[in-house]
Amino acid sequence: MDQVPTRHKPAAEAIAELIAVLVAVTDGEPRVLTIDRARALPSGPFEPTHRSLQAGMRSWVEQQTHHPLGYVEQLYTFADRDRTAMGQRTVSVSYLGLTREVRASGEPGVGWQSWYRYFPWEDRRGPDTEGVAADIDARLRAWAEAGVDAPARRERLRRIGITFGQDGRAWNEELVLQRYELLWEAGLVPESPQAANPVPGEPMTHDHRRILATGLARLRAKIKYRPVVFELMPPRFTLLQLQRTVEALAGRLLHKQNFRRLIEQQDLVEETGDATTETGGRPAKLFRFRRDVVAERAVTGSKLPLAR
Amino acid sequence: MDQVPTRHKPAAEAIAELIAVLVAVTDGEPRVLTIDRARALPSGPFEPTHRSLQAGMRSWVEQQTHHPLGYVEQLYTFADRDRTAMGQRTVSVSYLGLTREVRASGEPGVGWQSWYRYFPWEDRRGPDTEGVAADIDARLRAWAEAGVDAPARRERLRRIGITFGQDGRAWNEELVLQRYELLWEAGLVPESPQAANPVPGEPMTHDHRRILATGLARLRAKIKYRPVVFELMPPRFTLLQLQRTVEALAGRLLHKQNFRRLIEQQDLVEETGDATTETGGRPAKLFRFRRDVVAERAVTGSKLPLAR
DNA sequence: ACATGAAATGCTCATATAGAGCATAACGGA
DNA sequence: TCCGTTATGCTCTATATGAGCATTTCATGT
Repeated sequence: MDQVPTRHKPAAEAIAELIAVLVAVTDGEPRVLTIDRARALPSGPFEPTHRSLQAGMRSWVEQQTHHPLGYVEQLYTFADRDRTAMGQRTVSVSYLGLTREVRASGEPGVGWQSWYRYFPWEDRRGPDTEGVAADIDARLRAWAEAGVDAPARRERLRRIGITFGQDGRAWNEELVLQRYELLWEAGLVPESPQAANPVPGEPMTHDHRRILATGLARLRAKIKYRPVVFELMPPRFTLLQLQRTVEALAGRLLHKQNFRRLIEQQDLVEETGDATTETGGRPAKLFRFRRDVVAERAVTGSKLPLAR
Repeated sequence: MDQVPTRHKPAAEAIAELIAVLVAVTDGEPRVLTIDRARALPSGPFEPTHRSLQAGMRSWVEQQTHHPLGYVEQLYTFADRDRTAMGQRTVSVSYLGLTREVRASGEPGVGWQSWYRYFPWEDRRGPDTEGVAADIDARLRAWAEAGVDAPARRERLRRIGITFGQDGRAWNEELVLQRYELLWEAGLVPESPQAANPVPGEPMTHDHRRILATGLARLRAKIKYRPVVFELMPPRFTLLQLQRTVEALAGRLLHKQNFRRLIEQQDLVEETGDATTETGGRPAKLFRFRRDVVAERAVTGSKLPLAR
């Protein structure tokens, strides 16, 4: 009767790998922790001694970089088709972690890199940054022109328009992965099969740049509805420092007064009572994050027109 | 120099398992597709023949339930500590899928179950449903009283208050997983180690009920910012039918007029021109989902005070 | 033909939120 | 003391959200 089993075949074996996207923001630059001289993300196999996937990931980061890590969440899991050892598949489980940068790891090949080193087109702060986009856009259009038929060409142009915010559409900073994938398909990144004359931006080992893109996308989306930025801040900070951090992550400039209003009305911070003159100009009040408030209300915007 | 390797130990082996949470809404009831006579979710090992994790999952669902599945997204990956064959770990990758229920699978043990069968306390539609909550609440409080010391007891009460919306706090339908975990810790579900006199709600094999809870939580959160409900709707539907579907998922009643306004202002639907009298009362216009619109704007609420 | 019950729709009002700027305050340094 | 710079306060407008009241339009029973 209930003989539909959960498994009926001899279980195939696989290798589970753990990969970490560790993020920090220092001097207004978003950074990612890398090994192998900026070519790879910390990673290693999931082993029987690991108590959990996350514990295993923490262990590898610790071992490879000696860097402490705080807030961590799971990112995505995928089976890399390119890495198929005979009969065995590699299943990669990636994690996103947020910390504050600690200098002096001393490990060879380990370091913090600006993530815009890998995705220059994702930095839209400053007015001149549109130049990068214009160049990429031109080359993407050339790729679109090369589509097999008219509908295919139209579809390509539509995707370019949406992901890169052309044709009157607004730039959406969350579409990091979609943009990377579009460039990959267009053969404009070195790791693409039909790569030729790639756009600026360094590649990474295996699919690590893709995983990094996934991490950025997740983080850019998350800062909008969860107070995770504070994981990247020192204990005390000014509102402008907080703003600069968000801007670094989002890759966009924010309206100062409205940003303050947003932060203050949410009651996420409280004044320490001190101020700092280190920022130049009028001294800025120092704030601290109110963890207690976050624990209280499980912040989730309703968005549904509830009855009663 | 760059000898920090991605892997330096002989890779440990693991078994990768795929699990599917398949959801449909029929007759105003949210349902989940089960095998093993409502005790388990469709699942099976990831095999070398599978082209990708998702493809493998689709293959298992097809094989075990013969049910077609449409929209699919990855849910979560975890290593079940309880299922450790010697030296081997099981890594489970779960997926959430949305479809419309198709009758007559004919497979023994396979069927659609209301998900409130497993989580009765999650259904807050209708005024009398508070009774279930009151009972659970009383027993949770008893558990809180049994805390080792005063701070522990206070902390337990605080968690109960937040997750179950007590003490003046609002009920947050997204906290499905937190509520389940709280009940688990309190020993109020059969699968808990120190289970005794569990609350209503059927358990499932292994950690499948936990995975189901993860799926519900994700779906309840997602319907608020992505138009995924339409994956559950027939090609043509009335606004009330749409509302009932959302209510089924959210487990809460919505304000009718405001719901319409919300849907209509978002331009996600268009009139078919027809109407139906089958609903009783004044005939309702029939609508269809505008997939084209969704493709156009990669809907993501801004929430950041952008400059310019 | 007419009264009723059940929905479907239309609209209004008060209260938040979000987008853009103008104006003022408070320091360090020229 | 004047200036450049950054911090803060406030205002105004446009939109979105929460709650209801009022009409319309069918099917049915009398």
